[in-house]
Amino acid sequence: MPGKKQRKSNDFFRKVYDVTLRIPYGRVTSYGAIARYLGSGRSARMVGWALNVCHTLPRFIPAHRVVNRNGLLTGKHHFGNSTTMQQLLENEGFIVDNDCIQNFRERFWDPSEELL
DNA sequence: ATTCTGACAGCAA
DNA sequence: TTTGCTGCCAGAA
Repeated sequence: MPGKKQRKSNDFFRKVYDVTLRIPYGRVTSYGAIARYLGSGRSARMVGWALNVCHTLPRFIPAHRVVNRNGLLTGKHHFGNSTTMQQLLENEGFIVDNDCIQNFRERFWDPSEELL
């Protein structure tokens, strides 16, 4: 079995991507919410780290649907242009003002609830 | 091996 | 209320 270097971290990262991919169109969630859903309630920073390298993946990850707990686009700087994240969100019907998602609470999607 | 940093969040003052 | 420190864990230097 080749590629035996798999680690748990891979699993963690994969879960992050998996959850992110399940965020419904037009909804957003937070780093902390994902972390909690994964069982590591206080490793929100790792979620961000995972998303930071998600662009290296062959698969598209809707990372723009993940913001911090205030609905602030803290990761916008990690998209090609600083405006890319906001544009992607506005393209989904979000109203972004001053890097903050309006009606964040209504648009918030908690992976723990996962009631589609 | 050790130290620093990072797309956060919670809590203390 | 705002500010600042701490916890978390994986990578890079």
